[in-house]
Formats: sequence, structure tokens, C-alpha cells
Amino acid sequence: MLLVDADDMGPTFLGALRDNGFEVTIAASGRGAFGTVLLSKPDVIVMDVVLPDGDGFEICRRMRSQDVRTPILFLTARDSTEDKVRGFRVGGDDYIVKPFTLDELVARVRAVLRRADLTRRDHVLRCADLELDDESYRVTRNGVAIGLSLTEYKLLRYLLLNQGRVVSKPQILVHVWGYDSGGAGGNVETYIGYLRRKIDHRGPQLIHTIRGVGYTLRNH
Amino acid sequence: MLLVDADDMGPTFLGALRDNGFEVTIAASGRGAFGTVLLSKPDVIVMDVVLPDGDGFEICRRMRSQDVRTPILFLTARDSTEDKVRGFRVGGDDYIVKPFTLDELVARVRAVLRRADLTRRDHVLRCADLELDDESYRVTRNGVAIGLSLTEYKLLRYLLLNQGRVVSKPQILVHVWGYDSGGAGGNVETYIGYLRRKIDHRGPQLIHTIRGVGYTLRNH
DNA sequence: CGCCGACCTGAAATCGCCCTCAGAGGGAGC
DNA sequence: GCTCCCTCTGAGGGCGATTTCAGGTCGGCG
Repeated sequence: MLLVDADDMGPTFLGALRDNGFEVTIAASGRGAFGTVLLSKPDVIVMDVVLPDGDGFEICRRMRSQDVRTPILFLTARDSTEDKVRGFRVGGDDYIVKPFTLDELVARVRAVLRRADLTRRDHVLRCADLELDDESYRVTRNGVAIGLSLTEYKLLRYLLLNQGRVVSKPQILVHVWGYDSGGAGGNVETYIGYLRRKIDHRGPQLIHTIRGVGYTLRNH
Repeated sequence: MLLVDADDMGPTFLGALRDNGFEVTIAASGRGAFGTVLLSKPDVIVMDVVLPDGDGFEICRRMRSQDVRTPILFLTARDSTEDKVRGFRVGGDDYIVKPFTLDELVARVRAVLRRADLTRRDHVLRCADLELDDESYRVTRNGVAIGLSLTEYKLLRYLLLNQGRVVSKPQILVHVWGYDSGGAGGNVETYIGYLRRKIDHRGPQLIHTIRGVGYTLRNH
């Protein structure tokens, strides 16, 4: 989500949005917003109508004229019908009048995302050129599909969720195999082996052994 | 456009909507709305939350659970955040609080239609050279017609709606057979088998088994 | 260098998910 | 009632997935 100059919403809102699972970037001005959109391609834009360098409507119109189809929600204190209609006419997807609650904002953003059908991207875990898609259960390295069994998949998923962190064999047993405790750690070694053969054999090594501690997934 | 029980809007509004180019049908109740939607497939639904035979939210939830994806805008006098959030949570696309102007309503309907148009699914579902036409109930692969029973059809339709995503056997049972939970997954296997014999036997395989998870429809 | 524990690998044994088939039940049309 | 087709169920078996284990390899340490 790209948040454009909603500075009066304050850090509480910002934190709450992040708590709701949004990855929020901030732009302070219309000019900055334009750059960010082209660069980082946000899923949705929440934009104040009044910007330091002009008018949110105008930014929106320019984006649309350049084929930027990202959903845009306007925030504003102006509640006249003319303003609302103008917001939609320039290509806005929703128009929220202040004051509003966080819950309403989140609900409206989700509604727009659902309609835009962009919510699916949330299901991809990544590490370097390795990707794991939780909806299709597909794993690719460098774009090449890799076939994994369910256990291999769950193990890789667990490593990806904890990438950069070292996870111990007991931890892995609990989260991947569901063993409450103890049990043969030899199995983990076997499956780490399977994964390495399928994933690390091409490209730089991603799965690393930390002797006496466990395993970790990271880019070198 | 289907207008559900917005009777207090009066004939002026109705005429004005028609003047704005909308082909408006009216339903007086939730029950009637459901029938109209299935029958005449409107582009958009504008629905009062308070209906003589119940709750607009509930109707919306039921429609969504039956894969009706038509955009829905709620009209209501209730302006509490809980109501709004509920409206979006059950699958609504917008929520307009009375009193509102005709211009705002039109602008919001157009905005929703515009967004829905970008992601529009027409009545033909496709995956590679496989096509399923929801209006004529015809299925073809590579132009060749394929005869399916109703259950086979519904199963294929469900797979097509979720193509690229893995659906579990319980999910399939709920959406195709209507079982609320549990039940014999063996039946799903049987019907997957039927579909494969009719569809996958010519051309590249489209139906894939994800062992321990479910099935998915995708091109290679 | 030699020892030890930790880790890796391959192969065999077991498990259980899934596929297929045959047959029973049920509804529609004749 | 008879037939045809659709639907559902259960048994049997195949084969991929999982587990287990033995033997080899590696790294750290004295």
C-alpha cells in the first residue's frame, strides 16, 4: 500500500495498517507518489486529496492517463457531492470522508483489492531467486518449476518463513512434522538432503548447516 | 442494474438512473433479488440493507457463497463503523450512507463497474484450449465438444474458477456437492477420474494431483 | 594426527494416498 | 415395469511418499 500525505492520520494509523498486514510505503507529495508507483508498484494507493504540491485528483488523472491501473482511494475532509464525483471521474476507486475509523478504511481497502483481484500476490514467499506460492503449491527457482513432495514443501516453507534465522531440528520437527517433542532428528537430515538436491544444485547455496545448532535459509 | 428495495428513493431517482443510461430492474425483496440475479445476470446490484424479508448483508453473503460475483453496493441509513465493516466483509463493493445525492450514487456505481470491468470474467471460462461456456453449458477442448454430466460440469467449473490454485477435497465437496463437512472424499476421486478421461486424454494434462493437498487445474 | 560427535547419503522397508473398477441405488423417459 | 444414465460407495492394488537404518564423511578439538 502506498500512503500519500495522510500525515494528519498520525503514526497510530500507520502502525495499525501494518498490523493489519499491509506493507505500507509513504510518499509525502504527489510527485513522490508518482515515482513510487512506477518504481515499487504498490497494490493500492491511499491518497489525501490535498497535497503540498497540488491536488490528489490531478495526480490520479495523470496516473490513469499513463495506464496506471492501481486502485486509488481518496481521503479528504471535503464532503460535497461535486468533490466526490470529481474523485470518481478522474479514476478513483473510493472516496472516504474524514473523520473515518481505521476499521472502515481497512474494510474499504480490502473491498477494492478484492475487486481488483490483486490480493493473490500475498501468498508468495521468496528468497533470492527461489519462490514458493502458497496457493498453487508451486515452487520455482530462477523461474524453473521444482516438484516437491508435501513434506519437502512444508519444510521449505518453514525455512522460508524463518529465513535469515537459524532453526533447530526440534523446532523443525514440531512445525513440519507435528511431533510434540523428541523423535528421530535423522528424518530432518534426510529431508534437508532432498531439498538441497532439488534446490541448491542450481544457483548459489541457500540452505546452510549451522553445526550443533540447526539449519538456516539465506542468500549466501 | 438491479435495484433491491430502495423504495424510499422514489420514482424520481429511478427515472434519473435510467436517464443516466442504466437499465434498471427492481426487486422488492431479498428472495426476489436472488432469483433476478440468477435469471437476468445484472451488471451491478444496488441493495438496501433493510429488506422486508431480512437483511441485505445476509443476501449478499449467500450470493457470494454461491459464486455470484456481481458487484454489490449497499444503501443504508446506518452509518456505524460496525455496519460498514460488516457490509464489506460479507462481500459488498461499496457502502453508501443516506442521505446521498443521485450524482454520488451514479459516480460510485460507475467506479465499481469500471473496476469490475478490468477484471471481468465473461461467461466463458478458459484454461489453455479448454473452454466452458456458462450460458450454453457447453464444454470444448481444442474446439471439440465434450459431453459432461451435471456433476462433472460443476466440478470442472469449480476447478476453472480456481485455476492455478490448489483446492482440497473438502473444499470441492462443499462447493460442488454442498456437503457441509466431512463425507466421502472417494467420490471426488471418482469424478476427477471421469473428468480426466474426458478432458486430459487429448492434449496436455490440465488436471493435476497435489498429493496430500488436493487438485489443481493449470496449463502444464 | 587421531578421536568423537554431528551430519550426509543411499537403499531398503513400510505406509497410506490415490486411482480404478465393479456394482448398487435412484431418477427420468418410454 | 424396463432401460439408460447419473451418482455414489467400497475394495483392491499401485506407486509415490515417508521412515528407518547403516555406513560414510566432515569439522572441531586436544
